[in-house]
Amino acid sequence: MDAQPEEPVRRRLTRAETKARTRALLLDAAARTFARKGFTGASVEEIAEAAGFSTGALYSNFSSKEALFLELLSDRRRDRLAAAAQALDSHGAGTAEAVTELGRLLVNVADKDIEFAALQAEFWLYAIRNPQVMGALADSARESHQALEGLVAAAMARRGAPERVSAQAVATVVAALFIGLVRQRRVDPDCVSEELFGQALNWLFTGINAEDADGD
Amino acid sequence: MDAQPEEPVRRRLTRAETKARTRALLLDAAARTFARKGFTGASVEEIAEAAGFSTGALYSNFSSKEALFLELLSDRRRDRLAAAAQALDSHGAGTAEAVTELGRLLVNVADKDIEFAALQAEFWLYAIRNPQVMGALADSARESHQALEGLVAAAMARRGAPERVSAQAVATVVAALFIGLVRQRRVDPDCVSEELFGQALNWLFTGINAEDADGD
DNA sequence: GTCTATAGCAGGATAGAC
DNA sequence: GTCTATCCTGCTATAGAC
Repeated sequence: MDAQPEEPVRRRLTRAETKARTRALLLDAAARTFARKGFTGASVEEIAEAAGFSTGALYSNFSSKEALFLELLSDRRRDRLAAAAQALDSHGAGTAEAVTELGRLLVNVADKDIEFAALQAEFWLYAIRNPQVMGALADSARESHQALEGLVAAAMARRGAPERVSAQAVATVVAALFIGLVRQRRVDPDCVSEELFGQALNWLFTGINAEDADGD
Repeated sequence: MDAQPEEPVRRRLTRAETKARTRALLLDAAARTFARKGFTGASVEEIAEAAGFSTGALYSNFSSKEALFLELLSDRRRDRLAAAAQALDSHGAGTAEAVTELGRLLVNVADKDIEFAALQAEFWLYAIRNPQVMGALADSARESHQALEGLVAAAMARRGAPERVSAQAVATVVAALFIGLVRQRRVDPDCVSEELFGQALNWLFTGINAEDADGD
């Protein structure tokens, strides 16, 4: 017989799919927990419980707490900035006022994922303390950076920025602004209004355009 | 007799001074250790040993690990940025090319104190996870911010920036740039050249000056 | 005021049942 | 593949000697 009553053919989840789902749930819970308690402060039991499993199940899916953390770091789905940027990019970034749009996009990212900044800070601290994983962080950063660079290049083109100014350098500056303003906004929201980021971007891009006249 | 051989009057350190010195040594060791291992990852024994004392001595000077950490946060001597800014400020910031000077100053701070960024990140993470200490972090940030604002105002005046642009807002943007670039430089030094900070500041201040023509 | 010793507890990781 | 129970280590904080 082809069809066995004991094992229905239309079963939705294979064993592998169940395991994959467990892994995904554990990764989600880990992201939340690491963001809230930090790598050292978060316990594996806490993470497992947040996902609805036991520590045994966690260790059956990840070899150690560190392995779980590093998988999060390499997991590109975590990077909302890159995802949002790509979405906006393929959506036609140059149609609206590009710089304003870029500012809005990044503010949205900051507001939507309240744990994003904390988790990034954890990754950064972990990487500077464990040089062997710095490469992984650099790879992850490069992904976001390239997505951002696309947006920046579009904004520069629309504004008619001088060609010799590298979009790569400007993207780095924009990323720095983003990181720094998000961080300060958490400490003192009054100092960092919602519009400040867009305003800073406008100053920046205006200054870049004025490079034409400058010597070097 | 005035002078007692058993207890020389020209003794350098009183008991209070000895204790103050112990406290200072413990605070220094704590700053290094927290920067290298994080608040949760650093053990009090580790800190005490780094200072050349025992855990008992540490607890005789600070009521808990957290109290030690918070004292570091409030300790204004820790803030090299504010100190350097004040030094430069009273030294005459407006004499040289102000923006370039500002860029050099901040790069120096980043290079001189390699642990500065890590410790600041620890403070930030601790504050967002323990709202009751966010006020202390905000106070500390305000100190640096005001020192920076003085420098920024001087640079703006020298460049003839429009009066209606607030030095406070610009100082926030400059601080964000600083934080963000220092952070990225640790991950990928090739992306963040030494000159990039100065260049970004030049773009920024040039763009601000062009505000005159702008609508809003 | 500092040291040694230790109480008391929590967390990472594992073993074996199911 | 997941759960329960547990080992072992390492940590914070304290007590008492000097």
